[in-house]
Amino acid sequence: MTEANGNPGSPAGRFYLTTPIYYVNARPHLGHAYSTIVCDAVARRKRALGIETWFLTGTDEHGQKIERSAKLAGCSPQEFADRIAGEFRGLWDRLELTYDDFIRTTEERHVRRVQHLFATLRDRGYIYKGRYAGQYCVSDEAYVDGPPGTICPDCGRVTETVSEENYFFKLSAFERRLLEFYEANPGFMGPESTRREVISFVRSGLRDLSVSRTTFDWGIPVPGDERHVIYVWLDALANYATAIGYGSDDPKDQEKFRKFWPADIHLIGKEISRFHCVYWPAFLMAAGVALPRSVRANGWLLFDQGKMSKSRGNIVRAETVHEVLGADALRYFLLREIPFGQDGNFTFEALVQRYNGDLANGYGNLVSRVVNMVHKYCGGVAPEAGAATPAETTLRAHAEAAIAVFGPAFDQLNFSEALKSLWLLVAATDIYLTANAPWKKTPERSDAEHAALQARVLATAAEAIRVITALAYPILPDAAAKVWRQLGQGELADAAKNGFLIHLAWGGLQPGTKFGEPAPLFPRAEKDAVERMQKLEDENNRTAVEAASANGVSEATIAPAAPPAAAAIQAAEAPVPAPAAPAAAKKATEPLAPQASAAAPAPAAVEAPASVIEGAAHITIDDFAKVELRVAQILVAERVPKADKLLRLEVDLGYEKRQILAGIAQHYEPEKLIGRKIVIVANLAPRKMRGLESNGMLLAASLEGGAPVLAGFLEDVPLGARLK
RNA sequence: GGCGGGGUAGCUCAGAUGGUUAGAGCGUGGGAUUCAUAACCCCAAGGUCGAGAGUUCGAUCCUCUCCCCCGCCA
Repeated sequence: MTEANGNPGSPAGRFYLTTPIYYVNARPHLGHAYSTIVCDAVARRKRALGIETWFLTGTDEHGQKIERSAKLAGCSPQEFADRIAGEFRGLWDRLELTYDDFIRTTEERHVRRVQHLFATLRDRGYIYKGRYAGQYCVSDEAYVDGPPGTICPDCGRVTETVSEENYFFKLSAFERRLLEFYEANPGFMGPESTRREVISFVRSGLRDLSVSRTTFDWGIPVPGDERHVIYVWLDALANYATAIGYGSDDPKDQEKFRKFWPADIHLIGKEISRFHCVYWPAFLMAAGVALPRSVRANGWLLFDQGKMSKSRGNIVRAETVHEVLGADALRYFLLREIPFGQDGNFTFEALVQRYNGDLANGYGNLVSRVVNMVHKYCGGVAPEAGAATPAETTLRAHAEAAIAVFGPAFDQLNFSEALKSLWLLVAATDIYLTANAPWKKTPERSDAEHAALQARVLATAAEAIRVITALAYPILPDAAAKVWRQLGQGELADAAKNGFLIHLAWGGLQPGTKFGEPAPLFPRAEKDAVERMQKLEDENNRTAVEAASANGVSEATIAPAAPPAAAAIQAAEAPVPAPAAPAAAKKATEPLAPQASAAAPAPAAVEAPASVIEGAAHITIDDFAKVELRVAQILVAERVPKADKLLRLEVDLGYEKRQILAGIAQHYEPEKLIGRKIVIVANLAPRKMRGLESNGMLLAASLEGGAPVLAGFLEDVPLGARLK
């Protein structure tokens, strides 16, 4: 079972790890790439350690949202899913990610096996038919507690009263067993914050879970009762098992399942911890299948737009970084900059800084100087080190420390620590070179002595580089392969297949080895790199807006006017849309909605004018046309608990009602606002504040001291009228 | 509202069962150097460790109160 130290690992020399399967409602972005890259790095290291590894990723393609998006795009749900799934797979291929299988939940193999799972759960008495009567949030496809008229706690929209026949899973039966399991397997979920949250969630009591829907068709039919489709989370979670053969009749599949199950790591985004740490284990317990060894949640990538940028989409695509700095740079940044499990800021500036500092000036330059010197002073052949002096002994000790520290840190997913320790060796090697200056012939040394020194120092430095490169390979596969050739070690990909990391130790570089030609690894990024990446994103956003309006692909990818401060995307999209999965469902549709902003400017309306003055930049009529200003009438206004500036408003646009939050509570009595007609920005990206989602922003003049005055009209205007 | 996490140098973060001058990397300033990708090496400046009170010989680290941020509460 899971080791107590939280170090996930299969005892059997086999390793199975998974990414979330990504919901095809939005195009892939850096957040998706993050989770997948982490898994790729882990998979590469495991293979290089001679461990038989299976790395699964894929896409989650069912659910009402896909059905709707497809309709908007004017195609079938399957065609729609095919297209987006193709984009995901294409991106992973361009990034050279080494997944072993890519599962799609619409594949026949998955559909049949999920039905098998459902039938198994039913046969074992854990699924029963019941009737749900209560509140339902149409937007989130989620059931909500409370009396009629209750606001959806997740999206803030008004719920509807429904009564529906459903199949239910006896989740309540697993409360105790889950808690015992967590207790017995402290390494099962991580990081610690996730673990605590999940446990406190289960302790607060589990109720049975509705696991079917009759309100839409785009899903896997319940076997024997095809009016129902299986709850998307049950469908999606099952992928981890179905992809390696669970539920198949084919003996080969069964063998594979026996071989790789249970999974060693389900890597997920932290927002879907509950589904992976509560529902999934419960489903498996109920089905009599072993539980995964660990679930590890990564944090979100936060994008700080900075105040200088004009409204721009806050999405960043992996392609952009790939194009300008290369895939290795992206991999290195994500794993080095962000302590795994925590949220991390992504900025082009930080990326370029890391790239130049660690990769170009650090590792790349070190390789360059040493390989060049070997060619210059040693005829391009690895020299014989000779007897070690204290300087060599010290460097060797650094290298051995790096080997000792890197592996365990990496295997516990502390990539940042692992890399930090490895770069200590880069620095130590630079210092060693400078101290021994093999390029400098001093008068007191004879020619022979000088040649011996050059041989000793360059052999030692090259050996240090060999160690660095071997360890860095899972994170910098492309650069490592180049260096491997420069060191005359042949093809690293082949070495990796042969488990070369198992035997990594100081002293592997054979004297006489012919070095390859020096070639730049990480050319220094010029100062325009940041602008180039920003420009690529801007261009992409522009086309995305156009494309989206034409084909209905998620509004999420459009990224309208970014909120003034930081915005976040979730790192790993939920495998799923979803009924009864409000949080994830919402996030899946709105991956770019600001989630976690340190500077969440609740009163965006109040702040906007100020920033316009500061910015003082001109915009074109096209820019203005992107902003959808409309007349709305306030239906409900109330204070948000614990927020002294924030009012929660429900406004009527004529064609729809929605909730917006405004930071005007200190200047307006909520009661006096009801019925008032105001102007709102109707197409602002949804933003969550104080747990409530704001779908727009009201306009107000900002007076000295920040007091707002709401915009209004002297004549009567119809609701929903657009301001142009 | 309940529970949990957090607020440490310009930036990203580390750390201390409470004890002389609180650390790293990056960035900045100065110096040195030329094998190397204007890189590498050396030195330096920068912090009332969120605010206040308490316990203590002594608190940034413990206690209490408060402020702010974040997450979970199906």
